[in-house]
Amino acid sequence: MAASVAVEELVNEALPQGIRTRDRILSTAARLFSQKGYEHTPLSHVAREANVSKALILWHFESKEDLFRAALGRTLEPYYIDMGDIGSLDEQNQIETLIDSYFKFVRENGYSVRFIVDLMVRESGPDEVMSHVHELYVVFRNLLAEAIDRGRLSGRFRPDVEPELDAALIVTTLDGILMERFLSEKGRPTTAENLVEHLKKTTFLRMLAEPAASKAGANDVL
Amino acid sequence: MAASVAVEELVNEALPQGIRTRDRILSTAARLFSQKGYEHTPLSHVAREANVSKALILWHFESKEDLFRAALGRTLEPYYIDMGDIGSLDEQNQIETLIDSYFKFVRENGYSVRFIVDLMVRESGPDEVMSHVHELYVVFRNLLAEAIDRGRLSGRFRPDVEPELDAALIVTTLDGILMERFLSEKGRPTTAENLVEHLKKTTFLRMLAEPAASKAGANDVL
DNA sequence: GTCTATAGCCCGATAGAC
DNA sequence: GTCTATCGGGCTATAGAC
Repeated sequence: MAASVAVEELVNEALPQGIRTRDRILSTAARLFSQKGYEHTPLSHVAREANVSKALILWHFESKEDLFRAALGRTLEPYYIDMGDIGSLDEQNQIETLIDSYFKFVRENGYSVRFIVDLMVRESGPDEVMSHVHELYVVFRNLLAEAIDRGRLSGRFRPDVEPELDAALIVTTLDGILMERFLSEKGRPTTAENLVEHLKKTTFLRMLAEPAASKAGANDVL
Repeated sequence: MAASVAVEELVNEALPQGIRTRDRILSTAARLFSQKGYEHTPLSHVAREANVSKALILWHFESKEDLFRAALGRTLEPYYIDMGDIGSLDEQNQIETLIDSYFKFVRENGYSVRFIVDLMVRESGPDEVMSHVHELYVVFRNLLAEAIDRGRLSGRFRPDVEPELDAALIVTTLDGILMERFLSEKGRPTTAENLVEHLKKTTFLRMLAEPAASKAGANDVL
């Protein structure tokens, strides 16, 4: 689950003209579909923004839907989880790192995340894409669950944490925070950040084991 | 914020033909828009399902968008919060009741909830409707926050709970559970229920004050 | 590979008879 | 109020020149 994308951007000048044009069409389509949705993005619009004719698009791609699937593939390219050297952290920091990287990803990929959520809600995405998204979801949840379980076994977390359920609830809350961004008024910029911090705080308030020799009420104060 | 809908269904046979037809168009449109979305529901389809001609729809409603707004109004009718005699419960039960009623509502209004979420994600809903939804959201969050604050003041909850933030986080998690229903595989029927129960359990595990005379580690066991 | 031109379809909306 | 018939526009997709 380490970094595995990138590359490819730097070798463009070595590619034949046809491929470059195809590529420009693809990224233009990905951007426009993400911004305005499939229905509201006629081929003529993609053609204009990519500086090609409609007909050329349909020479490269069999149909508008074919272009759509190809663009979706491109949209999903950055969806990987970069965990770097997570192993060197204690369990609490592992979990915080996971939460932060989820949130960072959502923040930095607003358009395509909105695109994917739209497809989920309408159940209209190609199966391959939806199962890709679902797989990422499961991988992330399992990373969380494993970190929680390690914390439980090492005694840093309470013995009654339930790794699977707790991980699922954290992911679900993160999804809710993601949705919050779609509902909130425009004038409230940082609510999502506040919620993420509060999620972390309350999660550990509940999961961390009490210091062995503590007295009752030891954490009554903030 | 009490019950105020119903009625109206039983008096249909007393209405003139034109109104009944208009009504049939409206409910048919509401159903189809919810199921397949605005773009994928041509007037011809609504006409066929409602057993009228396209032209008749456009005699009753100025345009397709006008029909859409009217149908949205109908969709939103059941969106109210029925809190009945919540005052007679203790704070924990008040919160559980609020959570349950939120979840019960989304479970029973799948189509229209999906419809509204779709509009939110695409930011394409009429402003009036979106602000109506937002208002309900705020009302619900405030009910939660007030219950939490009462629990804090009465000493049943820990003194360091943060009513606004905790309420916002609970609502957000409920939104995430709602989204979960759109992503989950078909074969996993009750995950949402499990998550709601786990949300309640962990929320109170964290918010409830320890019994005054407890010793350290009193809740180490399940 | 890339273009212009256009065929062919579907949709929302209008006209007008009943 | 309800219908049939049709218009005008925008869209995907194809044909064919370069």
